[in-house]
Amino acid sequence: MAATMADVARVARVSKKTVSNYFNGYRYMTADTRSRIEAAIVELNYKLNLSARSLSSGRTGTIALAIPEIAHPYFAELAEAVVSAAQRRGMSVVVEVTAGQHDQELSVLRGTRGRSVDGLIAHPIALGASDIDSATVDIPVVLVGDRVHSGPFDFVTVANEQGAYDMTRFLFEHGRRRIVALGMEESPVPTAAAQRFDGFRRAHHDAGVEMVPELLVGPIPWNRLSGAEAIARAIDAGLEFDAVFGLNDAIALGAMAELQRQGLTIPGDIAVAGFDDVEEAALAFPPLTTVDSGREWIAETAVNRLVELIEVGASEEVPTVTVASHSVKYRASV
Amino acid sequence: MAATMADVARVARVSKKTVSNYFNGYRYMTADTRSRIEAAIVELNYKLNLSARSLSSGRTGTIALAIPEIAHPYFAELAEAVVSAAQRRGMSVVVEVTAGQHDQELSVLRGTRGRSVDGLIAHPIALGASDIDSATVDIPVVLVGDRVHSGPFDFVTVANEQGAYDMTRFLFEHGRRRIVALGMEESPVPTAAAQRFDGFRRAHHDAGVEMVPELLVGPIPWNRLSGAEAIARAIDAGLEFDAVFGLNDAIALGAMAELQRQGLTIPGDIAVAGFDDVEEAALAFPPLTTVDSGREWIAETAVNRLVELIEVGASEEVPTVTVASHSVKYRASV
DNA sequence: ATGAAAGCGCTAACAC
DNA sequence: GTGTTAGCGCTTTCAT
Repeated sequence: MAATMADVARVARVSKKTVSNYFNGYRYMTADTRSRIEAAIVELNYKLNLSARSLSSGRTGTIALAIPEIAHPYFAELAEAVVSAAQRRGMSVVVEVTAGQHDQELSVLRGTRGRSVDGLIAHPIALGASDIDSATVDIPVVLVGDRVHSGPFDFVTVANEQGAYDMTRFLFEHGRRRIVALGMEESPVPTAAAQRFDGFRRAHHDAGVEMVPELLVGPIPWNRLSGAEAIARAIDAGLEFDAVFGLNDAIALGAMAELQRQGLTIPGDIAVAGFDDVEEAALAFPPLTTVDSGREWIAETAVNRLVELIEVGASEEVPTVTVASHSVKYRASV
Repeated sequence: MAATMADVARVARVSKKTVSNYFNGYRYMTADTRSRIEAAIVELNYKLNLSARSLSSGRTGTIALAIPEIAHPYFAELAEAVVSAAQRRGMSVVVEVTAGQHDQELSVLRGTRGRSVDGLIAHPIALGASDIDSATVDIPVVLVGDRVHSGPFDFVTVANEQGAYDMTRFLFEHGRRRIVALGMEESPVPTAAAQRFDGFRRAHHDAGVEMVPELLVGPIPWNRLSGAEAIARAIDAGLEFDAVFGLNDAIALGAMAELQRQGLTIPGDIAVAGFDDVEEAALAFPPLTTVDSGREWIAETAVNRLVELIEVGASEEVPTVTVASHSVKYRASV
């Protein structure tokens, strides 16, 4: 039978309350009391029963992270950052995989799934603004990701438009003028692809550079293979270009590999740039110039904000929308 | 104030016990009772309090997964598989990141960290057999990974030696004789690198093919960049070879990219093979021949075994050691 | 600075 | 099939 707090109290010759104080960081306690408690804990190999604590306190010390998948560099790195940030605040993270399914994302937001947790960080990709408006959940929620929703939740998002703008200008500054945009999408819905493409377009406009329609490639899946295939098609079609901007790193990496396969040098013949700064970008050859979209910062901000909401209780304030700071990571591919 | 089970019982005009039965899938219940309960649940927007259930039942419905990192293709895919398998069994997963640190891996095994969970799946990489022997934990544990330990825990492991053996033979069958082994390590400790190299060596022996010492490269970090660098050095050194066996996919992928950069064709000039079958292997160009090390199967087996241990209670039986089935995924790189 | 007692909301015997 | 009762192990007033 596992020891209970009452056992510890008995062995330490104090009351249960004092032992509870010990575990909750109560400051005023004689050194003697403290050490008797510690001795008792060791002697009995006592472990706090967190279910009981949760029942009693109404807190679980756990938050949920709902993402479409784990085995995708961006989400894996995001998850890692969230887990670290949560760990620093003394919280555990249960990971829920939604597979990007509308119904699963919705049920997570509705709290139908998942264990009892104190709060939720979700990265929806299939939910429309109306779904989010309609979602009612009884715990604090912070949304993370690409789209800006108008819903009732706090939001921490990527500077898609500005990041793409900065990168495009950066390419201009390096003398590039005919840039292939790989993975673009024109859509009224502010998807990441649409927002990034908006930035690309605005940079052209501001710099007075014409966009070449043939060089605008998309929509295509945002993975390495389609990046490689798309750039191969561009070459086959005899298009002339001096740079490739992959709207995420996977596309850029795939394109870069294909360009090299075809005997082109980077950045000698063609400059290549990506977006996200996944870990592999820095390890590629040549290291990929990309936009650091602030994954770490997003994770940390989302966790901090969530903990704040949990601690003060969901306030009536208008939800905050935070845009992560971003930066161009200049590496040898440009 | 959130509704409790007593409220539901009152509204449905039944006892608490009956409502509890409803939530626990008790089969014998009149349709009328059932529907009254369901109506009450909806009316009150009632949610089961999992903390209370845990306290009362001694079960949390959650397992912990302790891995060195999430943002690594292999672990990300493993984590995803574990989460899916657990989901299928109605369990949630809290992910603990140990950073491959000895003390963190130990504290996870000792239950010092982490929330209260029903069981633990851990993939230690820094722990020796003695650490594992000494670890005592009060919940069921299933260990997963590369090394075979003698500890008191169940183990689900990768067929490192046999997988490497099969792949090496496969390369022989395709006429390759001078195979670069990238990432090998000779070590008394049965690390993945050592085990895979053992298989490589045994295949040579069985086939009566001499191993060429210059072609045995390692230890090197198991990532893409070091794969690329290592094969570049081999070429610079003027070594002759007709195949490259990267002891994991990252190395193989890096090497493959570098070979192509240098103008070699794959598999025309050089065959390339990897190990692990991470998702990207199939998406590479050309698609990478690799050993499917059974990640999905490992995850599923570990979860099933853990749930079994949780349900029957840690039995006194000798811990089982299970080796995942593996297979050579034949793709265009050979 | 420490103690006593009353729940938190559920499950599990056992009765009916 | 359904109801009664007694905890599970903690936190939290309220005393002292």
